Amino acid sequence: MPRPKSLTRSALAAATLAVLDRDGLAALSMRAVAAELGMGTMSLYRYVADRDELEALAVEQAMSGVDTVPPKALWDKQLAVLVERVRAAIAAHPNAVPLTMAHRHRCPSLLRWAEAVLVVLTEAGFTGEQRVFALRALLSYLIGATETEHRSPLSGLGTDAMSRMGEEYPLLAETAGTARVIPPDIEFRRGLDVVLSGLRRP
Amino acid sequence: MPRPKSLTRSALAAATLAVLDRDGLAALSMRAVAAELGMGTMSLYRYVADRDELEALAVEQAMSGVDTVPPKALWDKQLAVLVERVRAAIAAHPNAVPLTMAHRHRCPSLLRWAEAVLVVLTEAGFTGEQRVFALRALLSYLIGATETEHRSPLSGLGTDAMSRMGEEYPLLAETAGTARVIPPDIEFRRGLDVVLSGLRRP
DNA sequence: CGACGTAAGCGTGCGGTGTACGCCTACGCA
DNA sequence: TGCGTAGGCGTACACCGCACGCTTACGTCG
Repeated sequence: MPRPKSLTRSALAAATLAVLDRDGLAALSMRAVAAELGMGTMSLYRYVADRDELEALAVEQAMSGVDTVPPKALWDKQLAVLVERVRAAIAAHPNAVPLTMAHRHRCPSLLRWAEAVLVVLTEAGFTGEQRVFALRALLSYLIGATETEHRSPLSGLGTDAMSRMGEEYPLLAETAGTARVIPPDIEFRRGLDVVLSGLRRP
Repeated sequence: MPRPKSLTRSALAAATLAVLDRDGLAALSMRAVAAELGMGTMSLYRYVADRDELEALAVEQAMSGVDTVPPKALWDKQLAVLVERVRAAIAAHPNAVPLTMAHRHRCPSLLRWAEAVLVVLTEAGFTGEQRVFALRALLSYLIGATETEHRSPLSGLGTDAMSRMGEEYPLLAETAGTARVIPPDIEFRRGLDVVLSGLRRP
C-alpha cells in the first residue's frame, strides 16, 4: 500500500557488477554501489541484509546466464560443454572471481548447473560413489583452473624476471615459457581433456 | 650497530598463524597480530611492508614444511604423494586457505614444490606442451579440491535442509547424501586418481 | 668509561570500511 | 482528503590499514 520500491534486486546486482568490472574488487564497497545507483548508502539495506548478501546477489546475476541444457552429444562431450559454459560466465567478470568462489554454494544457477552435470553422469552410467568422485573431479578442476587462470601465476611477470627465476627453478621457467605461447582456452581445454579421459576409464 | 631486532620474520609468521588458527580469518588484523606478540601495532611495519606481505609470510611459513623430495616409486605414485603433501600442509591451517590461494605464487616453498613435480613429469616422459597440460591439470585439481573441501559446499547443512533441497535438486541431494559417508581423504584421493588416470593415457 | 648516532618500538591521527539507529517523506488506499 | 506504511537517507560508531614523527634502547668508537 505505501511507497513502492524503486529498484529491483537484479538492478542492485547489475550495479555491483558494474562497479566490479570498472574499478576492481578492492573498490567494491556499499558506498560505491550506492553511488553507482545514485542512492544513499543505507538505502541498499532495504534490499539486502549485508554486504555478503550483495556479493551473493552479484554472483548469482553473473551466473544466471549459463545454459544448463546439455547439447546432443556423447556424455563426455556434454560434460565438456557444460563445464566450458560456466568457465565462460566466470571469465565475463574476472574481477569477481574471488566472489564467485566464495558464494558459489548459495548460487541457485550453479546448483541447477551441478544438477545438470549429475544428470549427464547418471545417464552415462555413473552411480553411487563413482558419481561422487566424478563430480568432485570435474568441479575441482573447473574451480582450480579458473583460479589459476585469473590470478595468473607466472605468465604475468616480464621475461627478464622469469629468466632470473630460471636459475633457481629451471623447469618451472621453461614450462612458463612454453605456456606463454599456449592460448588460455586451449590450455583449459587440454587440462579438462585429462580429467575427462580419466573419467572414461575407471 | 644500534638496537637489534627483537623478533624474526618467522616469529611474525607464527604469530599470524596462531591468530588465524584460534580466531579465524575475519579476526586477522595488524592489531590482533601485534597483540599476539605483545607489541604495538606499528612495530610490525619494521618487519613487513604491509598486511599483504604479512599474509604472504604466514603462507610461506605454513608451506615451508612440505617435503619436495619424491619417494621412490612409479611416477604416478610419486605425483600422488607430492600432491597429498601439499594438501596436508594446507589442511593444517584451514582458516588460512583463502590466504594460501591468494599468495601461492610468491611462495618459495610452493615454487620449489612445483619444480619437483616438473622433475617427476619430465622423468616420466612428459615434454613441451604435454608437460604444461599435465602440470595444469594437477595444480588445478589440487587447488580446486582444496577449495571445495574447506568451504564445504553442502556437507555442512543439516539433513532437513538437504532433503528440503532435494525437491528442487534431487540428484544433488542424493549425491550429497552419498558423499556424507565418504571420508574427505578418500574423496580427494579418488578424484586425484581420475586425474592421474587421465595423465597415464594421452 | 662515556657520548653518540642509528634504528627499534610505539602513540597519534587520518581516511576508509560496514552497518545500527532514527528521522523525514512519498506514496497507495480508505 | 487524510493517514499509515514503508522507502530513502543522514548521522554516528567501531573497526580497519597505515603515514608520520617521537622516544628510547642499544652497539660502537673516541
